[in-house]
Amino acid sequence: MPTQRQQKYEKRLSSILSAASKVIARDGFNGASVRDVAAKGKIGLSGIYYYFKSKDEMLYAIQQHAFSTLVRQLKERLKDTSSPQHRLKAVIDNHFEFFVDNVDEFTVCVHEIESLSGKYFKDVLKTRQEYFNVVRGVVGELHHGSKDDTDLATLFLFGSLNWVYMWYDPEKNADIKKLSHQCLRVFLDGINKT
Amino acid sequence: MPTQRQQKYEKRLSSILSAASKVIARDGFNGASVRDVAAKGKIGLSGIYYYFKSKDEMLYAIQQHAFSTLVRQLKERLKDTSSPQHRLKAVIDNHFEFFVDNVDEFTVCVHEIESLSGKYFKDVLKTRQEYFNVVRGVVGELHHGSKDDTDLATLFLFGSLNWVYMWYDPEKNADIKKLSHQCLRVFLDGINKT
Amino acid sequence: MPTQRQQKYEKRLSSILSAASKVIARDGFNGASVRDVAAKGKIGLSGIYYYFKSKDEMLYAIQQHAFSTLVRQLKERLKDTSSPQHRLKAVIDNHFEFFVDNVDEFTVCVHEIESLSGKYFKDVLKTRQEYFNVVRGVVGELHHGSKDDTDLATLFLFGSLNWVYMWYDPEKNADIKKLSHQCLRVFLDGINKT
Amino acid sequence: MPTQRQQKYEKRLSSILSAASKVIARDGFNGASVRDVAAKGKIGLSGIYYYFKSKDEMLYAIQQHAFSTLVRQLKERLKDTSSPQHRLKAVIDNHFEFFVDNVDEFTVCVHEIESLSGKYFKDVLKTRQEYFNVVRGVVGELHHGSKDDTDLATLFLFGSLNWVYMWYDPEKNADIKKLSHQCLRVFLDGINKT
DNA sequence: TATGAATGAGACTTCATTCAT
DNA sequence: TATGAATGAAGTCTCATTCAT
Repeated sequence: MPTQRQQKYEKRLSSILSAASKVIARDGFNGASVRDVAAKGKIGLSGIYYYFKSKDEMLYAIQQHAFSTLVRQLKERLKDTSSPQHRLKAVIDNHFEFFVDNVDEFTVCVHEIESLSGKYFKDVLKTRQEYFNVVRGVVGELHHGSKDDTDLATLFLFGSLNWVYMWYDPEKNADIKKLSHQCLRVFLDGINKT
Repeated sequence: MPTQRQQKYEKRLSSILSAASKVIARDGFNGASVRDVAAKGKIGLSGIYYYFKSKDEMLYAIQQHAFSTLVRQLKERLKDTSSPQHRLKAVIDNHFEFFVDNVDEFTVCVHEIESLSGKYFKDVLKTRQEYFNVVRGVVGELHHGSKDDTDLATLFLFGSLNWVYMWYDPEKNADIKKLSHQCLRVFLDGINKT
Repeated sequence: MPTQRQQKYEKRLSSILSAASKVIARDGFNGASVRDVAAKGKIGLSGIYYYFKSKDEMLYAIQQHAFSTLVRQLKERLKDTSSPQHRLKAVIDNHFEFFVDNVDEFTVCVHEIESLSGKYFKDVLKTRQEYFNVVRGVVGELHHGSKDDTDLATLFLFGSLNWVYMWYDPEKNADIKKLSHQCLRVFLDGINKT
Repeated sequence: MPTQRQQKYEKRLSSILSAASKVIARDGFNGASVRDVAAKGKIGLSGIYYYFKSKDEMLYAIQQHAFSTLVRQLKERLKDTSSPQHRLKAVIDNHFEFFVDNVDEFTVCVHEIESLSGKYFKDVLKTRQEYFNVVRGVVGELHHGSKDDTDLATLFLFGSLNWVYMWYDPEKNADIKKLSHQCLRVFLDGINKT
């Protein structure tokens, strides 16, 4: 049972993380200043350092949280889905829905993967690899071909899924389901006319 | 006929651009310092400013040159290709081959699109849009569906093509033709069995 | 008769002072952070401020306590000693023994004299001067020469005595009595052969 | 033959070092800010970093230069002096004269020995040890006793010599020769009457 | 054509200290 | 008696850029 103090702490921390995601998504990790994050998070510059040891640790927290959520939710979805096609649909839906619900965190995850280093990088890498493996498993259920070819197919899928943050426009692409659906169509059947 | 002086100038300039691409690809635009570029390009720090008005202009030069080349070469390839399938193959081959031959420039183009602003950004944007339109045209020749759906299919294709810089490993993916071929397969026929 | 509460207070206070001495001796007064002291003293950062108004006051407490002890113990020793040579021996023994028993406090006293200012500095200065005067008196009993020369001799003696914290090695100089004895020899008879 | 540019560079550098010595002697290494040094040296804050990689390197430059000078000048003096007593006098004169001519550098050397670390510390240590060995040699010519006892006598001498920065008053101790002479008296013959 | 010297702005981070609890 | 949370000031250092040469 979390104390009131702990609850307040968690709230503040996640509000800072949210501010950080917004600023980093907009300016890039190197372009974002801790000052800006602090301002957006309504906390003093030095107050940030009560919650994080360093700017790097902040980025780490954002990425690790996002990727964990992504993989956890995907596993949940796959649990009750058996048809390979529906399983691929689950992968795509899950990815795009996470994106739409967490545009900033998603952007930070995709665009700032290499901004981490050392232990932070390795830690996140592990989670990312877990995510990759789950998705690759689903692709493998559908895809004929060598192990290498399936790997490639999975990477192409990830490209399509991740690149979304570069062009997505909430007004133009309001219907996220349509977006998911089209992606599924392309990867299931290709774009060749009949 | 370029004078000897002009030739020397061009050589130096492109050697600096090459150094800049390398450094920016590695450290990101914000993370790369003009000092590092100067060192890598074997020129004094202030020497850089004889060739470029600013760091931004340097990035602009890299991107504009790369995208122009990309689109020019694609048009060249498409000129003599009429089958829609072969035309899509030309798109994919062209993109991946440019990537392999210019890993650093490619990386800078894909990863630092938003690092430019103002006139520089708009200028590059125009070239990028030209490239997009050509590719979209090719996709449209193959793809059934609404205009919006074809746009989406094109964006998914670009995702797969651009994302390559994140995972490409010259040893593991030595055979670039295989890579192109697999991509074509996925986008033509999908990954669904049978 | 001190209450239990008072006793507990005193204990905690002196434990903090001991931690502070250790940290300040190691890192210097400016280099030592209150945070480090708190950690070493097993108390929360803000807990420190229940016992001290400021970091300066902490340093003051260490120095004042050390110098008072030094002078008090010296006076005690001199009370029953009348031969000038034995009195000088008492001075040297007292100084070195205090050092060995309180390496950190001693180091802080010698190295951070100038880190205090204002009232704190003046207060400690008074005690230091008292100590100096007592020692100068003993030197004067032995030393021929003008008042100025005796002052100088005393300062040279203090140099030898204080400098010990820079080179003392508990393993190499285990026999503190030998150390005292040699110092006495040098200052009584010099190092000239015959 | 140094170019004009080199000469100007050297001049500026040594003017900065002089400013740094002054500020560090006054405030301690940790207490001195690079800003203060820059102001005193009439250069912009960031200009300092054209001459030094770091604050540490600045301290290193001061210490290494001072100790090298000290040992070089001592060797020079000893070259033409053969009587052990005169050689000790040379040691003391040399040390005190260097002090009077370079109060700030001397203070920084004595008080901030431990402020260096790593390679910088080791480098200076080597020079300090060379100095110690030369002095120890001179003491050994005069002193009866075991190797350890001679070491101790040398350390006591260094204490007296180094401590001078704590009490020296240019007005009160105007006659530096007298100061040297008294020190020699004490260490040659001791302070015992008769 | 290129460099050495310098700068002002701003980066991340740590500090001593406070205050409500 | 002690702590968790926060702050403003200040610290060291790096940056893109300039200008005389």
